[in-house]
Amino acid sequence: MKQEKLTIGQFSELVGLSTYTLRYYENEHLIVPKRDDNNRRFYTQDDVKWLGFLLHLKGTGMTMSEIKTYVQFRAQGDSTNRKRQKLLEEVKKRALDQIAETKRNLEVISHKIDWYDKKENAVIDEDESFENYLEKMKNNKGEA
Amino acid sequence: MKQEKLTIGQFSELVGLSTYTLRYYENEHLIVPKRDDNNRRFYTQDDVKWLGFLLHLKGTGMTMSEIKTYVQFRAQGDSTNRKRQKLLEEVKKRALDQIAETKRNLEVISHKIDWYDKKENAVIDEDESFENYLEKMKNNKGEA
DNA sequence: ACTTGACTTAGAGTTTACTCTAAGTAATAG
DNA sequence: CTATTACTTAGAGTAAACTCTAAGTCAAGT
Repeated sequence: MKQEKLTIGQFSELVGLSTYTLRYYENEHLIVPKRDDNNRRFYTQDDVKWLGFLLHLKGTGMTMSEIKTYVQFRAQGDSTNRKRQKLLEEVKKRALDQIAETKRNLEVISHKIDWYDKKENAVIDEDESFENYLEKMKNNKGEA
Repeated sequence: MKQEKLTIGQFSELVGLSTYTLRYYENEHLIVPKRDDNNRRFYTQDDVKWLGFLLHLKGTGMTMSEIKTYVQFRAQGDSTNRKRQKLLEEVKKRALDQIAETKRNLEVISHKIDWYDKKENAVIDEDESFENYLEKMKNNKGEA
């Protein structure tokens, strides 16, 4: 049931990007489909795979500009494998750092959520400031 | 050593936001410092605390607009505690979902990084496609 | 014939969150 | 006296990543 060639409309549906965006990406050389006899774009299974990967790249916070760099390396063949790997490693590191930071921020937010609960139920003193509460919680790490 | 009142310049230094940004935030009612006799802004320890928390909110992906909503609730006093809590819970959920998705994307990227390694060292066949390799890895989850 | 979907170039519009400039005023420190 | 720092309004500029419109062409399907 998998078709060899997809029109831009079909491909758009399949991958969840508008035709506008696909042409925009093409302008940016991120994905360049072949053309048929009437100059119409057609997308192949390779394009499906590549776009899937591209979305994974985007999903880790890689910018268009970085993806362009990756695409350029790709066009230069296997000799750029190390460069591509390095680029991905940087992106991975950045994403992990970003996750770690978000988690640190989430900890504070989570404590604030708890704090609202405790205020609600008068578990903590009416005058207890969140900052004070937060300090206590940080010191209590790992305990009951 | 902690000063009671900070000028916008001192506060800017302390919190790492430009004076432009601070005035912009003030315009948006995100943080509204008091004024001295000469109509100059001064920031107190409370402002320092609030901005710290605001940055935690930002750091979990909360938009300006959502923070505005939170600020409005805050201005209405304790009666809005539940609303604020709910808002934070939504933000938390979204952030955790976002982290989970990024991690899924990172898995693919990590496999690609490994794949470059193995290509480099001829551990996998020259003609092995990444998609194929990725499938294998996914099926091997949990195994050696 | 007509609708549909594709094509082109070129450029305008959108969103978020700043970032900066202009132009003029005012208080404080050296 | 002058440099620094702050104040105001109003609006322009920036960056990223789209998103859409205009205006006209073209080929295939019903």
